[in-house]
Amino acid sequence: MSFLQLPAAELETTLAKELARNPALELVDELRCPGCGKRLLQRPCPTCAAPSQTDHPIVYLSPREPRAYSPAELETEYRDAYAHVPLDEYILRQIGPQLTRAERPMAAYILAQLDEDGLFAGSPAEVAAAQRASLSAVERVLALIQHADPPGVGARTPQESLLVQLDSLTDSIPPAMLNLAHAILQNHFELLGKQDYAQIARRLRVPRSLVEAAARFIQRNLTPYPARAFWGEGKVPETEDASALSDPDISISFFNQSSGGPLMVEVFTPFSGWLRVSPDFKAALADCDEADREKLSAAVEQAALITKCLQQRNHTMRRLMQIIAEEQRSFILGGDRDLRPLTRAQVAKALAVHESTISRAVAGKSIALPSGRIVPLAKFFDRSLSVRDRVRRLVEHETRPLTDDEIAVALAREGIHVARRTVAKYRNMLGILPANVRARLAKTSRARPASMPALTPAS
DNA sequence: CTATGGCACGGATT
DNA sequence: AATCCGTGCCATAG
Repeated sequence: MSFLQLPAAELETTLAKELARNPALELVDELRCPGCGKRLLQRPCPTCAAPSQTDHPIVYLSPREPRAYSPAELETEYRDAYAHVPLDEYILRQIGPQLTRAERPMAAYILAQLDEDGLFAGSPAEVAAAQRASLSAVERVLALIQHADPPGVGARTPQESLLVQLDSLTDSIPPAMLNLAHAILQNHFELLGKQDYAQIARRLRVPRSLVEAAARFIQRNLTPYPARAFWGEGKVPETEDASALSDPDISISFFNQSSGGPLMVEVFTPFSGWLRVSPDFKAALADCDEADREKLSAAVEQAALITKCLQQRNHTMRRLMQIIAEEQRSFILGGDRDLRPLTRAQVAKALAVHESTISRAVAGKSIALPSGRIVPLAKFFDRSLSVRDRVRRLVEHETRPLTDDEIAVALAREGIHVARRTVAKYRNMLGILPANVRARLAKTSRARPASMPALTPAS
């Protein structure tokens, strides 16, 4: 009965359906700002009216209009635009320019045979025969496909796919890790599947912890089913990326683009107008057949309920964002490290509503920050985000690999007291390897140890 | 002996 | 009521 838990996109379809079905429901499109002509759901117009002298954020409702996207958003926007395109077509668009006229049907033929995971079940020889092309030509096309966007797509086996994906990461991971992961995937794939790390370690003559680190890396960053990560529907339901791809439900920007000023929060609503019970319909109710009256008044009742629910949703969302924008201003302007611990319960208390109300309001929503980043609204309630960010920074700036204990001590100096065990958990979440492994990696990837200055100061 | 990960417990949060 | 989170204890690798 309540619309609160629905993100704007779903609310839009729900309301559109109701609007079509119920004649008593009417969409009024008449509120426009006399100053700027912008459509408004609420006065005063936040763009034209002077902001209050305080720093308080201005929260208002805004119709979902096409937004101007910052460069940072363009990439996700691109993904989104193509999200509904079938995989084969998506790939064909990328490699199309590099294909000759003769290669085009070959590519289409191959792409049609990709299974739902993005793997290619057929053999190049078979394709060559069917297309009356040379084997080398087929392989050239296949290679092009394999280097197209969902990395690893078009590989014949999960193993091959993983190797291709690994290659695409060459520049962003330490060479030692790259080599190790490559060796494991190439030569010990079955053992990896069985998680027999000890055996792999023995054969490669590498410490077991390193093998485990590499296995974790593979598990975290590569997928045997390349198409799923990008196209799988519902299989990866609640990742941060999933919500980041869609349009936000809320946007925070600077009032009048003047950075440093008050914040402007827009809660998007599906329509540029407002819903009400049609007065004409109500008038018609007065003089109509007795038989129809029952049905018509039911429709009116239903329509009234919907407008009420919608108002309630808007009201709650605005009050919620008011609190968040005030409380987390520094996080909105700064970065992860500035997030203050804030619980749904606190907000519920401040707004005098039930906790579950806040949970519903936050669930599934995403928000665009002034920086252009789109993040889940739930991020404002992440208790440990700022601490994790500090851990990341500490490791990034370390001169020698810090152990979890040392990190814990360093954090304590910043006034954050967490147990060593907790640091380990955060480190894992961040995908940072243990200190001893980092030390090893640094050592083995160093070309010549001699070129390295002594880094342990005599004490 | 030290550093780290797994398990599980209790308290907070949803 | 179910889930999440920080933490202590213990086993294990190096």
